[in-house]
Amino acid sequence: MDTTPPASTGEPRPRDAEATRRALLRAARGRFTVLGYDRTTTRDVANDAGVNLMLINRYFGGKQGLFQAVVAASPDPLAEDDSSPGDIVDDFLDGLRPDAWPEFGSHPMLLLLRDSSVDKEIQDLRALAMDKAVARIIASGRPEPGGAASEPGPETRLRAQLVLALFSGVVALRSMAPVEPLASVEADDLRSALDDAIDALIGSPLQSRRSAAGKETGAEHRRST
Amino acid sequence: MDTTPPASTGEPRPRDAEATRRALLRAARGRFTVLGYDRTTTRDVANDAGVNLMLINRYFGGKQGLFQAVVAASPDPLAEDDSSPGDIVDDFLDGLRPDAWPEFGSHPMLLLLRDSSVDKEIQDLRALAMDKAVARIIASGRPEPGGAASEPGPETRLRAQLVLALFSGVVALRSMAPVEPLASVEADDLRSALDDAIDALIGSPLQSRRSAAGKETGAEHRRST
Amino acid sequence: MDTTPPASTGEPRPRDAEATRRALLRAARGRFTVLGYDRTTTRDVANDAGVNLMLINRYFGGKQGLFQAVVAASPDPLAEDDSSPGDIVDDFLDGLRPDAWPEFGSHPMLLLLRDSSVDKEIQDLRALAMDKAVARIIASGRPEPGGAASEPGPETRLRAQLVLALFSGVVALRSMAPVEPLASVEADDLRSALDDAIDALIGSPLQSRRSAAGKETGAEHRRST
Amino acid sequence: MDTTPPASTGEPRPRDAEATRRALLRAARGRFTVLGYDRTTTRDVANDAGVNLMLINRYFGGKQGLFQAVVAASPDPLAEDDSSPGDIVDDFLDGLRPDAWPEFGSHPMLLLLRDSSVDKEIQDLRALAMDKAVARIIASGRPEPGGAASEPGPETRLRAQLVLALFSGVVALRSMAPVEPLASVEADDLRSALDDAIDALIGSPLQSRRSAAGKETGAEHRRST
DNA sequence: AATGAATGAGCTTTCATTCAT
DNA sequence: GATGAATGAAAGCTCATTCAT
Repeated sequence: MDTTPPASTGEPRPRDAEATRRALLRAARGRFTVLGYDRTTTRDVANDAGVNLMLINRYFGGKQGLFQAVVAASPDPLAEDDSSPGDIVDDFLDGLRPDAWPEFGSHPMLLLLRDSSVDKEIQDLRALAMDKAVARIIASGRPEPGGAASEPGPETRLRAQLVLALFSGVVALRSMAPVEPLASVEADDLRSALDDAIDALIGSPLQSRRSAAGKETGAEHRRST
Repeated sequence: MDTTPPASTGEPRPRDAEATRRALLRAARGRFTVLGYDRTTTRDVANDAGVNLMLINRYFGGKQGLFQAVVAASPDPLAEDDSSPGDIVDDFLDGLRPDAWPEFGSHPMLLLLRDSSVDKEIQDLRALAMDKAVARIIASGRPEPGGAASEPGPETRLRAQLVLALFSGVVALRSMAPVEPLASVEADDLRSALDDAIDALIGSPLQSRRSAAGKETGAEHRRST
Repeated sequence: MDTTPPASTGEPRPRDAEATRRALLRAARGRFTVLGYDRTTTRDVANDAGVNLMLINRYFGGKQGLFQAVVAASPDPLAEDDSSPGDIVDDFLDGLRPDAWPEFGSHPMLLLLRDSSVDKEIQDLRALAMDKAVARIIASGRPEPGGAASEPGPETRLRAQLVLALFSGVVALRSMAPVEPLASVEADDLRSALDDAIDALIGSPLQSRRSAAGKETGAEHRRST
Repeated sequence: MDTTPPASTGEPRPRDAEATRRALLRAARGRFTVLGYDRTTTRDVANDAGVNLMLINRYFGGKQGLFQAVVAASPDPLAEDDSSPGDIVDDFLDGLRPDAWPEFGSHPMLLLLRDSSVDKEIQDLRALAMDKAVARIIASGRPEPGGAASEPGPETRLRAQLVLALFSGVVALRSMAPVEPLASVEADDLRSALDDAIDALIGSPLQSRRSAAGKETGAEHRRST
């Protein structure tokens, strides 16, 4: 299920099976993320990709295999951005921008939320991706009060999962079940509120987060301390 | 396309049409919330309800009508509990307990999150229910700094929707795409963290919320300011 | 899988599901016996029967179920004719005539020979029918030398199965893989030779068989006695 | 539509085309005889042979051509054994042994019985092979009463075909539609009964056959004359 | 009013085959 | 000559729905 192309060698590949594979994956991503598994038909995917229907079977073994490949190839929903290392909210907001996920077309979290029951292997992939995101959240948060960053306690883990829940909900309420104005506002407009919430849930590395720009706008909403 | 039943008029119903309707709705709720729209077959619903398949068409005009009726009949996901009026977290947690929604079988938010694109009318119903939940959240929060509770500002509305996003995410990550341990913990174990987050997002009515029991356990996680 | 109609009541049956069932079975028999399982398409069967394709699924659960039903409804290939009780050759030859199996359309042995590997249940049905035919052959033969007709010895059983093999071969070489002139001769023209062979294999009840008409024509072919 | 290979000409074959051809034929034989024409897929044959799928088209013009080649290359089902010349039962029984047809893998009669309707050319090939077998049977039998061995009379031909029918039936009931114990007994255990039947059908060359070993065991089953 | 027979559309998958490299 | 990509046709099956009784 490796979807990495063999690097763009200058040769014009035999009849470009790899390009076909990519086209299918790309088309499938769009359909699966927007319509979900059931409403996505292999015919439509093949049409979108401009290739023959049969090649889905040839390359992915069928609809399920195609879905698995899409899930497996989905990027980390909380991909760390090099420009703002460490800040989880920044990275999440980056993923919310219209030009995010240029290769993927749609927020990868949608794939993880929807159609989780298609397949056992899909469930495992989803669980893996979720755990990875949770780990990322924990790593970005304030270190445990005790100090040692070794193993996060259960409460920390739970709170990190609540952060993931919040992020998931935002994605869901912006894409799957749009709620206005949440669905239409700029990503940056969510920063202060999200910062408040995440701070409240898992705290923040005292310097790195607070030093980021423009987070005080929502301060007056926070409870008086 | 009007699928509204004759309602409980005083007329002497033919056989027990209302009971049949209810049985169908009940069966459909279970299937729709757990399996989603597409994986739910009318035959299974009819079988579960123990009635003839045709009655779905008769009473609801078809599968879509049945789904609409289920959505329309779904209770408010943030139904206000009389015992703890005003506290939104309490009400949300109540809805998370296994014995909640005895008449509905599953958390009504699932219906709103899933299959939102089935139908235009469904989208409207969903938007309505969502707005209602948001209003409930706003009402439960701290009054606007300015004072007058009249119309909430856009920022307030957005923050309330983030609270809804958090709630939605929790429901999703507990049911649709289970993430452990979040999916399995008792509802009460989420209280302190949720309290922190909601406080951070929309503040809290200073008295009513803080006076509720057992919210200090997670305090050490909050950022020391 | 009971295929017996509820007797031809005078009522014009609701929309005649039974007639549809029969039409499907009839059409399927023809296709299955002539073309075999694989070359028979459900579409063709439905067309032949003049009914909708779906009803195959409705009534028989699918192609395999239809095939099973056909096999289950196939008459005994060595059905005992009342007019000539006891004589196995007569009954076999009767089954070879063009007007035989009016309800079935084709020799039922074809169904047992072909496509025996479709299904475990099919195999069982075939084995059952075969055993029945063998028992019929044994019963028609000369009693065991020892006298008691109780249980046939293994050698007797084997020889009876060779008789069945001969019959099967005749049917096969007349229908499945026609060999001329065997495929085209009248059934009666096979009598003397078959009589000789069956006599040689399992003997004959001395009176009943020899007293049948016209069996001496082939005598000069038999080994000098 | 000529599928005949370049045959073993003295030319220096390109790679080892002939070996590839043989490998394909070998693989196809196994599949066709066991599974029949329809259940045999070209892909499986190519895989079994370890060659590229396209070569089936190249060398045989397609699936049908491959099947034709297999039928054309199938050995005589009643191949004469040098050690026991003349005795047809011996030769038939030899063909029933597990180690028979080492090059072919399965009894060639199966190919002639099954899938007879695939193709007109197949039918011709089959008819040819059948006629050859019948001629072999006639030749092995007792000479015509009249004396001159020139042309067999129609009755003789018919009886020889019944012998072929018996043989075919035995093969069928041992392989295609197994009937126990016939399917499992040793070939030699069928000798006496088959001898009796063949004798009764076409007589026996008075010396050659009766002098063969162990044929009296089943004599008591024959009718006392 | 209610039952069940009948229907058409659509989906996934399989297969043999042809087309380029 | 040989490889693998690509293709079109067709099959079985499921589903929601409509039609009669």
